[in-house]
Amino acid sequence: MAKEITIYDIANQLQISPATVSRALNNHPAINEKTKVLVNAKAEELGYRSNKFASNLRKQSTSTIGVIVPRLNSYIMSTVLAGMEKIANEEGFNLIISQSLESQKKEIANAQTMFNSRVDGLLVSVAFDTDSFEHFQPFLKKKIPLIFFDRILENNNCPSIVIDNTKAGYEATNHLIQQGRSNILHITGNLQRNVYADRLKGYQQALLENEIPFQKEFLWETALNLEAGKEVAQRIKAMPNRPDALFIASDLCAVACISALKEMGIDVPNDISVVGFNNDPVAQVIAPKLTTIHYPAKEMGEIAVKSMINHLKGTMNLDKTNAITLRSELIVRESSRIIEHSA
Amino acid sequence: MAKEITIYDIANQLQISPATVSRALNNHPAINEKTKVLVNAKAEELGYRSNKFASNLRKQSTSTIGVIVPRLNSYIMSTVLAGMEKIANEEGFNLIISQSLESQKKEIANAQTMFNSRVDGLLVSVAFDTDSFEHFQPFLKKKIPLIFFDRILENNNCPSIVIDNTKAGYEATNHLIQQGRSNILHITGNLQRNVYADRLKGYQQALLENEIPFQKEFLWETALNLEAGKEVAQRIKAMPNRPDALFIASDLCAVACISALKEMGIDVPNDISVVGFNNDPVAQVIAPKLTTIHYPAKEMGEIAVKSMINHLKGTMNLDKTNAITLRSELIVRESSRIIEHSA
DNA sequence: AAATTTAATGCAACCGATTGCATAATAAAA
DNA sequence: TTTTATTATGCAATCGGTTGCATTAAATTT
Repeated sequence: MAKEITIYDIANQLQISPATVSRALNNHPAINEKTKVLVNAKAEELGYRSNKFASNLRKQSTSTIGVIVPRLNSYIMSTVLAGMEKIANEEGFNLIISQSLESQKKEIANAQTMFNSRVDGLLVSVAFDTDSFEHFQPFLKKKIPLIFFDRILENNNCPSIVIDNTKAGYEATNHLIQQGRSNILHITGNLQRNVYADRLKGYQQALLENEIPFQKEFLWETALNLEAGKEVAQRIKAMPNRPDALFIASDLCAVACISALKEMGIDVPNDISVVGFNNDPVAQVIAPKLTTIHYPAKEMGEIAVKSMINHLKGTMNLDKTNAITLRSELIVRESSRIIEHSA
Repeated sequence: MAKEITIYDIANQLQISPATVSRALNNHPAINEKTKVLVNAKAEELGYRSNKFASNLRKQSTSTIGVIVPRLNSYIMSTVLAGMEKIANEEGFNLIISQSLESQKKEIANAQTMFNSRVDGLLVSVAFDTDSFEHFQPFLKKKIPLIFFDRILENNNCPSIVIDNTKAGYEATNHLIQQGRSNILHITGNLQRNVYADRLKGYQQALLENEIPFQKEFLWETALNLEAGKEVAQRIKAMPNRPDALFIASDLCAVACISALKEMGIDVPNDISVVGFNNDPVAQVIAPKLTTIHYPAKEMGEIAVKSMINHLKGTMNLDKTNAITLRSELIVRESSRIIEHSA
C-alpha cells in the first residue's frame, strides 16, 4: 500500500513550510500566486489528497449535514433527498442520511448519532409519533443549526421549509365541491403532524365556506400506505351512505383505494371522485388518472440544503427566518372530473 | 456555547491518565473493571462525546461506507438504500450516499469525493453509460473494499451482489410463452448494463427453447421510465404486426405503457400481455394488476452493507467471493393471464 | 524473603492540517 | 539612506484520541 502523501511531503520537496503549503492549497490571499501554482502542481504530481479528519479536527467543523427522514423509500422523501444530494454535492458538503421508520425512539437514536458525528447542521422531517423536542435540544445548545422540512415541529424557533398544506387541502376540497360533491371523506395520516393537521384545516375551511357541515365520521386517520388504501375501500363499501368524494392525503394510498373500489364495481370518478396528494408518478399511469396536489419535493430538498449551507457560510442568517413556504399546485385529472353516466 | 468535554477532562477529574480513559471507554481488556465503571460514569456525568475526527485521524479509519447509485428516487434504489441504512445504523456505521444521475462523469466525480472522504468501503451500482473501471482503481490500490450491487462492472475481481437476471428474464418470457404468446416484444434499458443484458439473455433462451426465432426488431432499448412507457405504446400502435406480449424490464415503465395502451383501446392482457420487473408497489394498484419479477431490494441493501462490514471487521473475507446471488421470483398477476374475450 | 509472573496504568509520540503571531524580504515613502 | 508600509513565509502550538513500550503494583512461585 502506497504511503499517503501529506502537506509535509509537499513542503519537503519544495523546501517550504507546511504552513505555506496548507495556505496555498486553501487559496489563502497572503500566499504568492507563483507559490500557489508550484504547490498545486506538486500536490497533483504526488497524488496528494487532503485528510479531512485532520482538517475537521482542527477546524471543528465537518462539512457534513445530517438528514433524518421518516423513510427513505417513499416517493416524496426519496425525491427530497435527491434534491438535497444534488446541492450538497455541488457545494462540497456530505450528507449523512438516516431514517426513523416513523418511530420516535429511532429518531432519538438517530439524532444522537448525528450529534456525535458532529454534523454541521441537521435537517429533519419528524416521525409519525414524535411528540417531544427534547432530542433536538443538544443541537440548539451547541448552536448547531436545525431546520425542519415537510413534517415540522412547531414552537421551537427552528426555521422550517414547508408547503402551504392548509391552502392545498382547501384547494383539493374546494375543487371537489365545485365538481358538485358534498359528501367528502377525508383520509389522512397522524393528525399530530402539521402536514395532515393543516390539510384537514383546509378541508374544513372549504366545507365551511360552502356551508357543508363537517362530520367527524368523515375523517379517517390511517397509515396512508397501500394497505390502508385497500382497507378504506372495504370500509366504504360497507357504508350505508357512501361518500361521493374522497380527499386522500397520499397518492399511493389513493391509487390503492381506487383500484380496490373499481374491483368492487364502484366507479371513479362517477360514483366517487378522488383527489390525492403529492403528484407521485403513479398518479398519471392509472385509470382514471388521479387529480392531485403537486408537491415540490425536489425543490424542497434543494432549498433546505441550500439554506443550511448559506447559513453555515454566513451568507444568510436563518435565526430570524421562521418558515419558507414553497408553492404547491392542484393538478386536475380524470379522477375528479365527473362524466355523465352513459346511457 | 458550553465547552466540549474531552478525555483529558475526565482524566483530570479522576486523577488518572488520558490513556487509561481512552482504553476504559473502548472497553480495553487491560483496564480494571472498576476503573471502567468509574470512567464511564464520569463521562456520562460530564456529557462527554467522543470526537470522531481525532479518533479517525489516529486510527486511519472512518466507520463510513460510501454508496453511489444511479438515482436516489427510484423504487428499487430507495428501497435498497433503506435496507443499507438500517444495517449500517445498527452496526454503528455511517453512510455517505451520492447519485450519478446515470452519468459516468458524475459517477467519476462522486467516486473521487468518496475517495477523498476516506470511506472505509464503497458500494456501487453503476450509471447507464459507465464503460470504464478507471475511477475505481484508486480504491483497489489503497485496498479499500469495493462491492458492486445490482448494476455491476465485470472483470475486476470485485465481489458483486445481484439477482440472477438471466433466470428472471427466462422465467418472465417463458411464462408469457406458456400463456400462449409468441410475439414477445422486449423493452429494456442500456444493454451495456448486466441487468439488462442478462434479462435479454434469459429472454432469448426462453425463445430458443420454445423454438421461437429471436427478432432484433422486437428488442427496444429505452430509458425505461414513465415517458418511455408512453412512447412504447405509441410505437406499438403504429406497428403493422403488433406483438401479443411485452416483457418490460421495469414496472414503472410497464405501467405507463399499459395505461397508454388502454387509452388507445388496446386491451391488456387480452390483446397484449405484459410482464414487468421489480415488483414496484405500483404493480398491484393498477388494472390489470401487473405480473412482475419480485426484486429483493431491501435484502440486497442489507446484505451489501452487512458483507462490507463483516469484511472490514475481518469476520469475513470477501477477496475470494465473486458474487452473491439473491433469489428473485415471478409473481403472476392479471396482466399476463389471458381471459377469453367475452361475448 | 527473593525472584518471577501477571495485571493495571502511565508516558509520550503520533495522526495531518490549521492559524495566531513573529519575522524576513521587498517595496514605498520620507 | 533611513524609516515605514506591504507582502510573503515560517514557527510552533493546537485539535483530541490512540497505542507501543515502559513502569509500577500486586500476586504467585521458588
